[in-house]
Amino acid sequence: MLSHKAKYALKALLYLAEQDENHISRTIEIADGANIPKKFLEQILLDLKRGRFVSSKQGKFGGYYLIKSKNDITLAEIHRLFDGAIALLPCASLNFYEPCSDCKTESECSLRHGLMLIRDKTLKAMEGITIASLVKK
Amino acid sequence: MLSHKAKYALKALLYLAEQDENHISRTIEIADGANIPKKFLEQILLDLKRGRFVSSKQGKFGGYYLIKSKNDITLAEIHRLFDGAIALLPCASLNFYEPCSDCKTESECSLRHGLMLIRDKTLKAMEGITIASLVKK
DNA sequence: CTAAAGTCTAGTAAATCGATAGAATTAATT
DNA sequence: AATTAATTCTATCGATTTACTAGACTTTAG
Repeated sequence: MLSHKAKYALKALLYLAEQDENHISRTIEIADGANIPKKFLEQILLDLKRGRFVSSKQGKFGGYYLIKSKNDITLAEIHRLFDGAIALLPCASLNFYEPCSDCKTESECSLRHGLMLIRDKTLKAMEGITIASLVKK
Repeated sequence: MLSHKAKYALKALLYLAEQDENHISRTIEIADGANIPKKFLEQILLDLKRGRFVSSKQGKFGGYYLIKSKNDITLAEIHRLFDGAIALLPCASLNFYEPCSDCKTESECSLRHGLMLIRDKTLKAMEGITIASLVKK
């Protein structure tokens, strides 16, 4: 399941993607538009900024705007940024790999192979969902 | 990601599936064999019993055994029993459906459709992973 | 200078997770 | 009937995570 953070991030990106080119959106505007608690959204937007999905303009008349094409922002990326690994166990993860602590035969747990199959299919599916694909419903 | 409970459940089922027909396994035997904390495993085995995957014999010389074919126990079922919904949001879930609280247009959030596509693919993949498929590595 | 915006650092209440403890129950053997 | 060895049930616990909230600070336009 997605965390609220990841869900809100997707909704915020969706909101930004729906705005006119060159429009700058204030946090409160996004919060109201996408029904997200404002102070919580502030943190999320900062995370999205650190992840290079959006950028911001400070000071009066400042706000946020997309810096990555809505066609290039995938569900997989947002999941990884906010909720971490896509695989079901760390030992089956590409980006968050860690060996199992409870597997006797080191580096080869009984579940790993099967879970890597799942990861591949889920990842492929999640890379197919972009902000653009969500906008045009 | 899978919880430890779900991971341990899979390992315990795997252990049971590898035993001879009619063999009854004590908790401590499974715990040692699959490297699972014994008291924690007790709870997990009770959950698996309530889920009709295993049954037990009480008293001396008691223990646990599979009552469902290892070909019919899927990763999807175990995920649902221990970790709940497979979908990324409740509004996209088949078995754990709940409407979004933060979506203005009731029953139709912007993410739902895309997340249902993911759910379908992930579910299909997870239904393809059985205990039997994990045993023969 | 001031208003209005983003930025940063804490804190917090509630829930969840990963166990552990111990008493109760059941069943086979002596 | 007593003993032993197993499951079953209920409760608790510490640590972590989650979903926020608060407030001070910084930046910028006018």
